[in-house]
Amino acid sequence: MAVTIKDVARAAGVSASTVTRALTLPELVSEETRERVRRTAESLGYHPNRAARGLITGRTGNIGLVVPDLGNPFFPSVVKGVQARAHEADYAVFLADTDEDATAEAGLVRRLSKQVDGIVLCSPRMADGQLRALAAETPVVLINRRIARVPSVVPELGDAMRQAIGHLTALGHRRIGYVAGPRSSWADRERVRSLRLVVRDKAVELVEIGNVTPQFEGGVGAADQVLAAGVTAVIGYNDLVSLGLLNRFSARGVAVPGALSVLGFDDIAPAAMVTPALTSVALPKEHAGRAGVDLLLRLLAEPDRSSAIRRELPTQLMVRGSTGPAPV
Amino acid sequence: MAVTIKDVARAAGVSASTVTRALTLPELVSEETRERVRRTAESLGYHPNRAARGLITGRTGNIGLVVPDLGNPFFPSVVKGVQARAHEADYAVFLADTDEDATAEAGLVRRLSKQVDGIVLCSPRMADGQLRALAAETPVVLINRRIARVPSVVPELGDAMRQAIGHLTALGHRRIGYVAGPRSSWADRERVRSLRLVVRDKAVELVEIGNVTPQFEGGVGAADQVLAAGVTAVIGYNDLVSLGLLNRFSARGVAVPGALSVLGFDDIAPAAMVTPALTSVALPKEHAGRAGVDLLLRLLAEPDRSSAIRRELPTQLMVRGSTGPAPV
DNA sequence: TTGAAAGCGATACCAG
DNA sequence: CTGGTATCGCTTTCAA
Repeated sequence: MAVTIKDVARAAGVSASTVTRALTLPELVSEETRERVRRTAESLGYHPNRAARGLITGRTGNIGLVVPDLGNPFFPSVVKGVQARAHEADYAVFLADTDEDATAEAGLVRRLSKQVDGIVLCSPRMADGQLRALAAETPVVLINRRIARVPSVVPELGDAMRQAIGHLTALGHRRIGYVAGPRSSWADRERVRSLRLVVRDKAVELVEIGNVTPQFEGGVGAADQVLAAGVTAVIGYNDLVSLGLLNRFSARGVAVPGALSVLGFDDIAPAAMVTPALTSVALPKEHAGRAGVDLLLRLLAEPDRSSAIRRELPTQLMVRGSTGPAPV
Repeated sequence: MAVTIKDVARAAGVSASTVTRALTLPELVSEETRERVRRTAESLGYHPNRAARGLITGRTGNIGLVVPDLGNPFFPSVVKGVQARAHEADYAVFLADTDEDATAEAGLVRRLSKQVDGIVLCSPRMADGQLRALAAETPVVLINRRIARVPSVVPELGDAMRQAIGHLTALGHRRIGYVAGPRSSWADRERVRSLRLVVRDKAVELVEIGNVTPQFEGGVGAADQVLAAGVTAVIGYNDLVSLGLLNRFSARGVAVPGALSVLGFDDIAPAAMVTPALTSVALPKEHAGRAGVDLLLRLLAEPDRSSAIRRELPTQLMVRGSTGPAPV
């Protein structure tokens, strides 16, 4: 059996109450007993049972993290950020992967919510209404999704788009394709909106191409349509899609960036591994994870006036080999 | 406040004890009350507080999972497997990423161990002694590491090596390089051992090259040494290293597989995204995660006679574009 | 078949 | 500054 507070109390010749105080409210205890208690606790290898503590304090010291698919390198990065920040704050992390399944998501969240103080939802698939209902009963922070009155962390997408389009137009591209992601995803809707906005007052023609799954295969599948669209540059919904495009272009012998420039979003690790390397707009990942936890902690500290917290994190264009001057 | 067992008891007109029984030991309760209790519990949206339950039963319903680096796509796959299997068994998963830090690992594990029933340690960096000590006080399952008397899940590495070398020799390669991973890692020692064994009775010369970090950069950094070694094929410690090799070879204009064949281990997703795609021996990932949880559950069910459980999971060579006939 | 009471480990409150 | 006691939500004897 593990060593409990009673063991420490007995060994130190004090009551359990005093042990608690010595360990968590040092100023309420004489220096002498405090030190004695601490030493005995140390020597016995005592660590408070967090579950028991949570029972009475109402705080578990855990946070929940829900991600749609660890298979996309974007999410492990976010998880790392959440992990790191949570541990700094002495919180442990419950992880759940929903496998892109919006239905499972709700159930998982429900189950988690009992054992955590709050939940970080990463790119949730859930419907607006459900999400808002959930936020009403449990502290929730959204990553990569924005909903009125729910705290969230999102990238500065307008900026990201300006960088992307600015880069391509500077290279002379005037007819640019966009391979759209899942129609149901907030991120895709935002990207499209933002893209149209940025393109409006430039002499640029935007060609939107089908909706694909946000994966490598999605890009591979859309590549031929892109070629048929007669664009000189193409932007993928995310890096996975863009890597799929690159792969298929290479297979078809299309020169990148000679004949066609390719750009993605996220800046996941594989983007820098392929040849030519993929130019990508880096969206916050670890940073987003950390910020998400920060928001959650603040929310836990002052539940009332912080429900409207929203953070926009900066993005950064990473220029690599897959983009170049438009062919003449 | 959440709905507790008392709320259900009151609403159903029975005692708390009866509610517990109706829900967890149905045969001890008359069918009539059982149904009534269940219905009220349902309608009130009651879910037992697992922390409180754990306090008395000594079971938390949680398992811990420790991985060295979510940045390597290998580990998110394992995590997915653990997740999936754990949820099937109604367990929740605590995740910790140690950032390849062996010191942090021990601390993290200690903290976890208080709130979980057992721990799955993925490719632990920890020293043998520490690991065995840990296993003595907490149920532990090792993934990708083998230690006497500690349950573990490992790949059939001998087989993996035979497939790798068999493939390359069939293609005519006689002088093969191996770019070694971290000297401190069990996986690398095993790979080397296995490799030497397989090579012994073949007419193959093995050239071992430096120790590198198990990452893309490690491969990039070792590539020039590989070229200088005058081999016709090279095997990287893992796919990340091999992808680094490919990348640098491409930058130096070395034709793959024309001048040099490249092979890796793991079969992570990016291996199929690059051009030429990386030939790789697929090691169990999700499968390993699932198996790890299975072992842990068995260990929890019958602590005594299962301490020697060990599972070896099959591997599979994935032939892709990065390997071809040896140059003449 | 059911209820009352004890207790898991820790903390909060109230006396002293 | 310290100890005793109630309590968190639940399960498990022990009686009835």
